[in-house]
Amino acid sequence: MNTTILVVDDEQRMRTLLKDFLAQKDYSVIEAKDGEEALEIFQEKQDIIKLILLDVMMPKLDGWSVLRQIRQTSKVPIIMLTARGEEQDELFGFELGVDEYISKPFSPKILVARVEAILKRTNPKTNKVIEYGGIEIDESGRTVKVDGKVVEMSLREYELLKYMVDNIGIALPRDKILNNVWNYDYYGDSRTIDSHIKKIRHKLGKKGKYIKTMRGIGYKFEIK
Amino acid sequence: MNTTILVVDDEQRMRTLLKDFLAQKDYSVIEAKDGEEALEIFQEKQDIIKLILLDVMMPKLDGWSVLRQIRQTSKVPIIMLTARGEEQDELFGFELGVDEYISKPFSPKILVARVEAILKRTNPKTNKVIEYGGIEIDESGRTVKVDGKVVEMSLREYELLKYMVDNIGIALPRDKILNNVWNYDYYGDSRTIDSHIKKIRHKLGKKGKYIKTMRGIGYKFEIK
DNA sequence: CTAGTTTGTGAAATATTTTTAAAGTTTTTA
DNA sequence: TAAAAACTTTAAAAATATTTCACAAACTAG
Repeated sequence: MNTTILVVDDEQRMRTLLKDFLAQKDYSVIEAKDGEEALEIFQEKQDIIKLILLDVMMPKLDGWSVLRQIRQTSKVPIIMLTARGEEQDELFGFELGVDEYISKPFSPKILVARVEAILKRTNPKTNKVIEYGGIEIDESGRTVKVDGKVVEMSLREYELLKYMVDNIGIALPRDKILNNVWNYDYYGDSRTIDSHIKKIRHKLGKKGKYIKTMRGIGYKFEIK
Repeated sequence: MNTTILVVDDEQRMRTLLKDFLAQKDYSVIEAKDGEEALEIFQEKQDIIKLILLDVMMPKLDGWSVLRQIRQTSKVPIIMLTARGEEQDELFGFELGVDEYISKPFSPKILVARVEAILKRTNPKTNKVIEYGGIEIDESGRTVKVDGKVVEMSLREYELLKYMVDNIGIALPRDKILNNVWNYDYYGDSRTIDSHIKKIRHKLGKKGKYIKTMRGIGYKFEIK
């Protein structure tokens, strides 16, 4: 299946232009003619939309509002289409998670180049899988496999394991783990980490030994 | 140590401007006034340069040539500084691995925002290793290697060794060691240090002799 | 050279930390 | 809303680390 891009712009001409150029590179394009429609469509097709081209100036709901709403639930890459000379807005946008700006008028070739660059860096391979020593973590599916066999993990177990694997080779103090895997304001017994570690080790079977106990500190994930 | 950025531009004014803004965010800046100088400096300081801001239009060797040469040996992130209206060049640059374009004149705030965004996504983490005479201390992993072989150290042993190595060549009195490695309010026998020294020496094997006894004072770590 | 002082060493005594299992809680799900 | 699943807490057991001690060895000053 092709990569799908949502194009949001109030001008019919602009939408068609973008669609044509993207189609040449084999992208599927969905169009929305204003912010409201964009949100509706995104709601419905969140799973297949891999990137959004979003005009800033639109009737009903402008680009910034759409951006803000989408960012509450999704990290889909977004390229903003701006008129020249809107720099102060750019800064504002970066904080909200804009990936790129392209100012109108633009050359369609550049647009396509940037789209490809962004897709490349955000979707290195359709679904990212981390793998160390026979332990696979599929981020998009939130699943863990040990030697190819799926192992069920609860939320905390998954997040704790992933946090350790993301920081492979690094000794993680208990308080750091609490801050990163639990809410920063979690106020409870740090022994609770140990309980989860025990369960994860058990589920990993033999490979549970990759979780090293750092006595007096916390834990560390390490293949060896 | 701070993150170091190489700024390449032929205009003195521009270099100073960039330097000032980056310095505010605690980056160290190295300047180069043309492409040739840039390559020389990069050659020499490849290890510490974490990002390059590269002007396109320069005498002697322009930005594109510098980019191409650097890309043969390094993936360091590069931001190109272009004059407006050089769109066709942009396309060309993406293929060569340009990470970002910023067109002059730009708001310094945006520049800093982009620099931070790029560094964040390309340098997720770094781990520091101290090494003297075949003794390696990996701080992030809290591990010690002797001649490449991991040696298990307990908390106190690790911290005591690290304290001495951090103060290589300095004679450390017992009371200073207690204050720095033990809790400041430790109330116990200072002979405890001796016990740990003994164990560390033993674990370091032949290299245990790098821990010198300073009679009547304390201990000292020294390669010799 | 020798008495006095300081450091090295091994083992015992303490202390601390982690593991484990099981019992409460809370949250989610059907 | 009852049952199931997930999460947290607890407490005893196990593992490991730290401290102390007693004596031997090494060093230093006189």
